[in-house]
Amino acid sequence: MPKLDLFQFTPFRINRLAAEISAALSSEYRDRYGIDIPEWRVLATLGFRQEPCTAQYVVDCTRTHKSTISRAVTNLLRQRIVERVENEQDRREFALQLTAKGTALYEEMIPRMLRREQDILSCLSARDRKSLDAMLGKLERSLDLVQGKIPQASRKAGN
Amino acid sequence: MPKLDLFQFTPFRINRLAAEISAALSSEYRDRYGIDIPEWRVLATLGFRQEPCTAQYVVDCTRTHKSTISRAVTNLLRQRIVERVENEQDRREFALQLTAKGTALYEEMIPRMLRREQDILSCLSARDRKSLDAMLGKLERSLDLVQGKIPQASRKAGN
DNA sequence: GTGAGATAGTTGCATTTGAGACTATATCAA
DNA sequence: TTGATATAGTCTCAAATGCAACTATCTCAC
Repeated sequence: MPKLDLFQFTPFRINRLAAEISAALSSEYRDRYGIDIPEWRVLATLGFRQEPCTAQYVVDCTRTHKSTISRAVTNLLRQRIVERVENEQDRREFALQLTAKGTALYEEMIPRMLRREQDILSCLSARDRKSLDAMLGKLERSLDLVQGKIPQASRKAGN
Repeated sequence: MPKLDLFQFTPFRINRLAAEISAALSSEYRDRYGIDIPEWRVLATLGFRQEPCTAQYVVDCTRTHKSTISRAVTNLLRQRIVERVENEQDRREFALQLTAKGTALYEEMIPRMLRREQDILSCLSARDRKSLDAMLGKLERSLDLVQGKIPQASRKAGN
């Protein structure tokens, strides 16, 4: 009889690990800043990419459902963390960018988030990290999760 | 100004990867067998561990919330995939095990699931897989996700 | 024994989420 | 132009989920 040990089943292990890491990280932005996961993803996308970009671009980058991103953007607008301007060339879309408040929040959060990442990875040697990075890269490419697939939203949204 | 590239941020990468793998796998059991993720976890736990065990044991193994497991068990009972008997020694708990139907389902599903896993890992060499396995193991131990923490439910539930 | 605290499992409630319909706009071909 | 199709973003609805309260039972100290 064929058997499957969940503890050795890679999909399960990765899922469980992801959930645990998520929980460890989200306490940082949820408790301290009142930001939830979708909001954090929007913030991180806009903050990294200094140019304005569309909600659709965030959807493509983060692989998060568009209704989820839409709601996150609404919340961030209400909190004045993000602002948006209609694109004159294409009036279906809006160019999103961080406000001064949003930028300040981003700059305050990032070092904390990076520190948390380091805490989580602290059980791995430099060589291990390289190796993990390589494995993730291969899996991402194989599953079509690569950056190359992401449209250059800036060209449209930016000007 | 400190920046953080989501695409290089390990927690995000692992999360996105997990979501993608989950989606790829769940189509197998959801579309074909009408089983959802929590139900699959119960099924996999009971099928692997041939002895009866408690819902709490499944909770510990899978790190899934007990209300989620409770509902999954209810569904599996209704579908006659799982059966349970009250433990005479401790009448708070029930010993869960697969029915004949459940065992047949398990045996049909497992090879498919293993094949899916192999498909996903097919982008990795044997050496890569060992390496990935080692990385996951280190992270799991570091985050206290290790099997060692799982109680031997069989002693109580089994007899 | 008795009472305090722990544990297994269920359930109600509020939140989150994804699917998909919907509006408005853009593109492109005839 | 016009009509067909595609896309950005919002909204409604239903399903999934976690939390916390609850019941029933067990354990253990006194």
